[in-house]
Order: sequence, then C-alpha cells, then structure tokens
Amino acid sequence: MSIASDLLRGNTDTIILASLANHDSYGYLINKEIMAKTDSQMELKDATLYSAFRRLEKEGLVSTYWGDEEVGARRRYYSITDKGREQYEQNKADWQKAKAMIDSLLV
Amino acid sequence: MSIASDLLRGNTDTIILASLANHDSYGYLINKEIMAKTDSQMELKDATLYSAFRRLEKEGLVSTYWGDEEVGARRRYYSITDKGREQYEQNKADWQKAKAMIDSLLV
DNA sequence: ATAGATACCTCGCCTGTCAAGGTATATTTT
DNA sequence: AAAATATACCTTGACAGGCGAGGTATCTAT
Repeated sequence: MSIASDLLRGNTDTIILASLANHDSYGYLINKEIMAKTDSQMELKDATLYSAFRRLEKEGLVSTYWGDEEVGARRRYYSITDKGREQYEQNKADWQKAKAMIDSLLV
Repeated sequence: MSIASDLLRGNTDTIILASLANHDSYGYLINKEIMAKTDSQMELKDATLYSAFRRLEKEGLVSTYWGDEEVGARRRYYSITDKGREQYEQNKADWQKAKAMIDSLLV
C-alpha cells in the first residue's frame, strides 16, 4: 500500500458504506474492488476491514447474513441499512468539508 | 470543533509544517492561525499540538528556540528545517493522492 | 481581587490500524 | 498425489496519534 493509513483513517467506514450502497457485498470482495478501483494503491487490511464491520454492525449501519454458497468458502454478506445510508451521506459531507479545510491550510 | 479528528489525523504534522513554512512560530499562535483560517471549525488541541512538536523535533523536521520576550509568557519558537521542507512537499503530494483516491471511491 | 487571555507542559485513556496467527474449501501446478 | 495458490472468514495483542484533564506562570481588564 502506498497510501499512509493515517490519511485513510476516518474514511474506512465511509468507503465500506460506499461499496455497500451499490449492492450487498462481502469482505473479500469489497477489498478486491477497492484494490481494483485504486490500481492496488489502496488496500484495507483484513483485520482493519473486519473490525470496521463489527463497528458498523454495532452502530446499526449495516446488517449481515450468510450467503448460501453450495461450493467454495462461505461468505458473510453485508447490507447497508437506512441508517447506514443516512450516515453515509453525512460522512461524505464531512469529508468534503474536511478536505476543503485542509486544502486551505496547505498553501 | 466540528471536524472529526480522524479525518484530520495524518494531516496534523503537515498543517504545522505548512504554518512554519511561512515563518517561525510558536504553539499558541499556530493554533490561533488555524482557527482564524478555518473560522474556528478546526482546532488542534493543546496536547495534540505539543505531542506533534515532539515528534517533528525528534525527526529533525523542525528546530526550536526560546523567544526573548521581556514581558508576557515565554514562547518556544519553532523553525522548519530543510528536511522539514522536503517532508512538507512530500506530505502535500501524498495528500493530493490520497484525496483523489478517496474521492474516487465515494461515488 | 478576580477573571480571562496568553503561553507552556505531562499523564493516561481511547480508538483505529495492522502484523501475526489461525481455520476451511476449491483450483491449479508440479 | 502433493504442494501451492486463491478464496473466504476470524481473533489477539501491540502500537501510535488524539485529547481530556490536570498542572504552571505571566499579564491585562474589570
């Protein structure tokens, strides 16, 4: 990974919610999609991802269910809740604001 | 403060270096300037600021000296080093990159 | 006198990241 | 047939940065 994780911090949950806003997904796939979209420059580490899921679940922003794969490894799917969508919009707004503010300080 | 500190994290050092890139300064003033520039929406907490100074000093990115105030509270001034300027440019580049990447993920 | 602004500092908690370890199944290579 | 790789999940414990809470000292305004 070439992006310092401290620059990512605070956006992890939002990035996961963004992914789930399109369609239900599961950990492994979310990570693959992020890597694909960023040309492997950004990656959510396993442990980071799963601890984020626990957090999001606890806050009621996502719900979860096991996939019914009949072959291959089992998958735990995540689904964004209404509350999750609201939070996602809020997070995006916060990010826009933070971005503008940081930019204004780095002349 | 209205900006989540996790969105700020990773930029704290860069913001301080940005301030010092213009002119030598001291903790209290740096904070005041940040608040002025961001309409008090962003603030570096005392403890955050001073722990950042220790870090920057340790890494040789800033040097420090006591002001010669004859009245008022003493001031510890900080000066950015050449290495600090290099790091600052690097940090800004990293930020531009991270920003673009996060934006691309939040559709 | 008291309050508030200026100016510095430390200690210890909290939270998010992640290295390191683990489990299990399916496919591909040797 | 065995080994390697990919898929897919998980936990534990260490670490680092932010910051609440506490402290010190000086000057100014009420």
